[in-house]
Order: sequence, then C-alpha cells, then structure tokens
Amino acid sequence: MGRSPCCEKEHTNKGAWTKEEDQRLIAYIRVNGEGCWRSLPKAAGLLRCGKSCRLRWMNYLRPDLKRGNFTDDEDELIIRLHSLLGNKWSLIAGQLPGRTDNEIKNYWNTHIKRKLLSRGMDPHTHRPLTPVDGAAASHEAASHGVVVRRRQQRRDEHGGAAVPRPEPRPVSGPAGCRHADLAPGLPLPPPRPPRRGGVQLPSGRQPG
DNA sequence: AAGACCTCCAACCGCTGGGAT
DNA sequence: TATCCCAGCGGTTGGAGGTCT
Repeated sequence: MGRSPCCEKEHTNKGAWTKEEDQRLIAYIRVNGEGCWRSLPKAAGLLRCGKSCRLRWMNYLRPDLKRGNFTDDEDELIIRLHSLLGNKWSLIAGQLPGRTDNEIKNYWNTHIKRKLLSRGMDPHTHRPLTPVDGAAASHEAASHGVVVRRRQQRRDEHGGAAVPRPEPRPVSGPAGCRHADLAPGLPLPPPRPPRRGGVQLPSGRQPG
C-alpha cells in the first residue's frame, strides 16, 4: 500500500537492549508517560524504532509486571481462557494482572500445550484427542524438539550456517540475564527466578 | 570435559484494525 | 470512499544456558 516504514531501520539498533537504553526509556516514560511510540525514540534519544520501545516497555520494563513462575491457578485460568478466546493472548493477558501477552504466549507454547497433550487434550480445540489425534499428539509430545530440528533443517538449507539475520544480536548481560545488568535507583523489575532449563524429556524418550 | 540435545524467552517481523485526512 | 498512519497483536526466531550421555 506504499506505506512508509515504521522507522528508519538503517538508523536504529536491533537486538538486546542495553542498560543505558533501558534507563533512557524508563526515564522518558516516567516523565512523559506512555503513548506516541513513533515519536518516543527520538524524544528519548534512543536509536530504536517505536515498536521496539513499546515492546520493551510492555514486556519487560513496566513496573507493574509480575515476574516469576506461573502458579497452578494461573495455568488453569489460562487454559480456561484459551478455550474461550483462542490465541487472543492480549485478551488472556488482560485477565492476568502483571502478566504480558508475550509471556503468556511463550508459556502456552512451552508448557501448557504439552500439559494438555499429556492429559490427552487437544490444545487447539480443548477436546479429548481421538486415537488418530492422540497418536499424532504423542508423537508431537515425544518430539517437541521438532522446532529445533526444523531450524536445523533451515540451517542445513543455508549450508550449515545459521539463517542470517539483518544484524546479529549483541551479546549482553551476565549469565542468565540477556539484558545488561541495570542500574540501581530505577523502578526496574526484579530478576527472573532461576530458569528451569535443561532436558525434560517425555517419559520413555532418551535424548541423543 | 566435550558435545549433543533441549528449554526458555526476549525480541523480531509482518499483518490488521481503527482513526484521521 | 480511498488512502495513510499508527498502535497493537500473533507467529516466529536466535541464542543463552541447563542437562544428559
């Protein structure tokens, strides 16, 4: 439609946010409030597009965010809301104070989907799986590394190298904290709890 | 100890809907 | 009505880091 780009991409940073960028964004929103994301980067002295600023604020820097693992109650609420609303993550997030749509979306894709499959439920329809579905689901549950393999396949298609991105993300922050450590004195979110990383294989499956 | 495998999540991209002109 | 601008949404990705062999 001939729409102008959302920002002058050649003059913007991409990838992980630095401590200084976070501070600038927080300071600006503290004084001026949210809104007018398009003009915010320039006003705040950030070399980011407004979209990126909005995302960073909404998903990470907002002071009212609740960090930490989801409770069982939250799990069940998400499942119930998803059965009613589908993939309307923003609507679901609206019912979970302190949670973001991105966080819920990630949590759904990494945990709840599998939880439903293990219960013999179709995560899309929330109905019991048919035997055929069940076979497919158990296959999916047993092979949730499929995403990784798909990526591997794409990498293979690129000659074994990672599929190139416009700009590599800068390495930032200490271990377990991709964003740089942030300065004291600002209303920054508490650190995330230890991640539950590592191999959690479905029963009966051996890695490698 | 090293490498393979896997999880997790921040951040990206593209699209859509609504308001303004 | 048609077009443009913008904020917001949903899907997808890269890569850090944990676990296992």
